[in-house]
Amino acid sequence: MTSERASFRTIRDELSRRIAERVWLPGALIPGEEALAEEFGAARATVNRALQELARAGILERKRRAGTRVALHPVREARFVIPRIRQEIEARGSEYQYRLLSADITDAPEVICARLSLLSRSNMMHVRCLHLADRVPYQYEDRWINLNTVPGARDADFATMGPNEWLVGHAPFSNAEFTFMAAAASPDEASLLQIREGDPVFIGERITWMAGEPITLAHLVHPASHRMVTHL
Amino acid sequence: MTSERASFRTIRDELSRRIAERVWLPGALIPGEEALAEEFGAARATVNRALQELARAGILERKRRAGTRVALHPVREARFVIPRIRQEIEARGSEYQYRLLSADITDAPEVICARLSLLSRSNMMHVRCLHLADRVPYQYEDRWINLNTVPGARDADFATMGPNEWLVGHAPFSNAEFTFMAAAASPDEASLLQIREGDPVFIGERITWMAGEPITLAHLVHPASHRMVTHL
DNA sequence: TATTCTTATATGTATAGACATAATTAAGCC
DNA sequence: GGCTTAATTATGTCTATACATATAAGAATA
Repeated sequence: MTSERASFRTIRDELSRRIAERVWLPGALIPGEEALAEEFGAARATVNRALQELARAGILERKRRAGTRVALHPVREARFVIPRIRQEIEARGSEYQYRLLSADITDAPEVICARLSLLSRSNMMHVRCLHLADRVPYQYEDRWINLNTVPGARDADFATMGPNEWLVGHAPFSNAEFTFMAAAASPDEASLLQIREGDPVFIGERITWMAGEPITLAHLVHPASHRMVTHL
Repeated sequence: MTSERASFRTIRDELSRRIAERVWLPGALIPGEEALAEEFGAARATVNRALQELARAGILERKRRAGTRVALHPVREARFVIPRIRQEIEARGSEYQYRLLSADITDAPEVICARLSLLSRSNMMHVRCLHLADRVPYQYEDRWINLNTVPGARDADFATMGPNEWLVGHAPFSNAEFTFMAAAASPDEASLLQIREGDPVFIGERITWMAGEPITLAHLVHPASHRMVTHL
């Protein structure tokens, strides 16, 4: 049929085409690996790789013994890169600037502990800072760092380096939760971002863990002009 | 060393651990597949699979002949599921309701054509509708559908089914671009979402293409209470 | 009928061996 | 030196084979 030489890419794309063009309808059972291998003149392992990729992409659903079927509710996923603010700004050709507002070791308030699922009021590093692009406020960062899991943060110098940049080099994470939302700027946020109180802001919140232990909570506030773009 | 039986999972996790625990530092060259295969008592193909997964996750960077090294700037990516609004609302145990506001066939304004990279003012279907959760406005949708690429939309009945639901079943897409931002509610948006004009809203914009041809532009407006959450 | 056990089967994974491909390094040449 | 070309090498992919594992479906049982 397909006169191309067998390759998992060729096979993957051809199967993908059949699904997109509705040759195989959602929910339908598609031929088994053995049959496809014969059709494409390839080894079963090659077909398997193609099928696994499509399954990972959410286009197919596979179950042992039951076979492979076209996903009924194709849960399409998109990826977005976790921004590293300096690179993000410099990649646009803008000048990056960083300004530390405060850095204190203190007991975290209830709200913060609750967000991090911490029972006791742990000792934490609280950092507030501002990131600017071409001398214009780009992001206000309000961050809590768990000193129990990242004791090194106690002696870190956040005057020259943002907490994110420091953490990337000193505290890897295994899990993260991202929340995005819109809100009205508080008086503090407004004055820092040079906007008016009540103006809309784009907020990203990020919590990271290492092996179940919370590392940090970052509350990142952007002016409404901010765009978060991603492709599929 | 690791007394476990070889498996690409075991190997992947062990390598991942070495990177997380900084046994191998960012930028460092790690042993070749052959060497790792010997260390783990596995075949090279098995090690290859483990390494490829880590490379796909952005933890490793691989180059032919040059070898594999720990990513210097681990471009961590997070995935988010492209929400299907009915399922999203019903999954929370809320009642989903849909209300069509308007559906017209018209020439798209310049702004819309520009967003879709269309030169001429194409004939388009313009649909405006509202999605409610437990009788409270959840999302206002303002959508343009390219009738040149999806002629079937001309006869679709958007009174009972939202355009997204219809498109999922009738127009697959190969590419998509997502933009998220915060903005102030326009008078129209405010009255539809039952909020005040100027209140912050969370906006998602989605453009989809099939084989290079633009299919649709969706402008989705949520009240500020909306949260977009994703995990890594 | 309902429950448990058995079996058949499609996918999941591992392996050794082979060849393909990209990219670095070294050799040859002007 | 600076250029082109060839050799080297680590990763990329394919194959044939084998065995593992989940599970649907049928058989046996209560």
